[in-house]
Amino acid sequence: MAEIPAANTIQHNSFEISPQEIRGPMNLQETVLSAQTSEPEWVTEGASFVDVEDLDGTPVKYTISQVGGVDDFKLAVNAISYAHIELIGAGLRSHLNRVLGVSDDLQSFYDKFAHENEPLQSTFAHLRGLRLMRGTNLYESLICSILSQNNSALLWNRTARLLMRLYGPRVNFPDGTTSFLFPRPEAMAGLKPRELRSKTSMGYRAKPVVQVSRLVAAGKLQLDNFLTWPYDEAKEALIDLPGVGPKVADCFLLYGAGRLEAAPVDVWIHRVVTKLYFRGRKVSRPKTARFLRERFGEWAGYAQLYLFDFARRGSIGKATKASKHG
DNA sequence: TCCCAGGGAGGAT
DNA sequence: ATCCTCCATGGG
Repeated sequence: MAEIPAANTIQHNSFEISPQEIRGPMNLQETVLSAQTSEPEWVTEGASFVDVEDLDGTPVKYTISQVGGVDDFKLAVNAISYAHIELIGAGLRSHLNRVLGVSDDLQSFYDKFAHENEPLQSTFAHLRGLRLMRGTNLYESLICSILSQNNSALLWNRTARLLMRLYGPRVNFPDGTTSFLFPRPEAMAGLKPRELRSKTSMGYRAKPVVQVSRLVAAGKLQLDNFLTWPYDEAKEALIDLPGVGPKVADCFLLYGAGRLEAAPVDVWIHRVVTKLYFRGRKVSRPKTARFLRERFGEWAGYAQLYLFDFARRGSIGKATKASKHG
């Protein structure tokens, strides 16, 4: 029987993040809901978002919402934890700063590509304040990136949540709620792919998921290497992993490891880049990736993020049978 | 029933 | 290098 804490032990820890702490505009809704991250999307609760994190061994559940506009705002954070605010406040702040990319100098990004012959600038007005979300756990990011291949965001998010509930550490909060963190690699390494497949509907991705988990659990794959290795070297090593190709590798590097020079090329990016930058001429995916990195450099990841949203909004549209057959 | 989903692996050309 | 085809599973 779990202990029910007395109500007066509940710690409601509120604080704000001010515009002075953020470089340039911020649009929290666009940022969270742009279907980017390599980890399950935050839960929407009214105008707020809810997330659960393990901060150095201390589980914290928090809500975050934006008050005000894109340029004149504050971010309101309310944390629930058994730990006192003095213990987790600073950790949660730095966590959010990293996850939300508050130190990315968005205005300089806009200024740098504001010229007339740059198609990307047409997205800046509408997407102003859209920031690139980083993952919080390299293993989780890599597994989720593998789950996302040839899958919909809806389905891989559902599968990831299921993995958490089935194999992840259970954490309790003083408000009486329970959550599950993402499984540790050791918990996944012992599974049989067929068993995993039947329980989570992840299909053929179960095999590489288990294989990668075993490598991490055995210490044969050090994921923090990808934070510092040169881009080309990191990508090569990732592609050697089962279930990891060029797109998943770049996804992990960008969203998981926060490598802004990575630009994942999926069907949507391939379409939009082909149309906007190559006049519809056939260009391979590897060439598309190289093009993005050469044109946008340290902002390649951001360019990809803005182009992705632009494409998904219907400005480009799906390939139809008519267009496929000429 | 069909096509598609933020692709990857293995093979043939 | 570039182009097939198959791969599990669920949604529209």
